[in-house]
Amino acid sequence: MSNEVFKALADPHRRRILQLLKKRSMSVTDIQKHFAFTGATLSHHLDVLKRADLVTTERRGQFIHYALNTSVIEEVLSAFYSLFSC
Amino acid sequence: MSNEVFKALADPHRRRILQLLKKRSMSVTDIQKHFAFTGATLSHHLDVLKRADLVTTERRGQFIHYALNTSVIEEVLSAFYSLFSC
DNA sequence: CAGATATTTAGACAGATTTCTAAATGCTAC
DNA sequence: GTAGCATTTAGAAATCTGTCTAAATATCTG
Repeated sequence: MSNEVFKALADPHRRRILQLLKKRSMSVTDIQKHFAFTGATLSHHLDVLKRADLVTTERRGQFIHYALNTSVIEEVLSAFYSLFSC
Repeated sequence: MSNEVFKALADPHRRRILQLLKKRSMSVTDIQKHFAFTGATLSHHLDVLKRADLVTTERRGQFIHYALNTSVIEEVLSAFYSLFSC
């Protein structure tokens, strides 16, 4: 697992975004409703998550939907587990 | 689990330190042998891990031994797991 | 096409992080 | 107590990060 994943998880706003996406995939506008910062800032956080391969995107007309990249999550969990397990 | 834990894990050198401590507790001098940076820098990284409660310390004479805080590791793993599990 | 909404990009700034050197502190042993 | 090794603290420099405003790009609708 890349360093990008750990860096992406280091910010509480980004972890909150992941938790929101755990329930269902959401458009940027939907995600935005849960935060006080600007759209530009949200876009930056989403970019960090995307580069870490933690989320995927899909355009649906005007909207872009973000979703957890479930195929990577398994990998992330086992890497995290092996970091600690003795 | 606090934000401090995630921030502590965001640095590759600190993750490497944790992996070393997974095998056995070590003095600062022993840990130092695995890294190119200065003792002051190592001391800083150890401080971050300590504040995140990921490691414990014990003085043995001249040396200070660092060890994984195993009681916290369980907590960290389950928090991490719940961040992703659907 | 023109206007409205959705999202990203560019550029700037403040604060945090990593690293260093130099100095301080703590312990051991002569 | 002085010398030496182990570790931390202080302070500074360089880089990185989170945030903003303003502008650009993309899509939809009339």
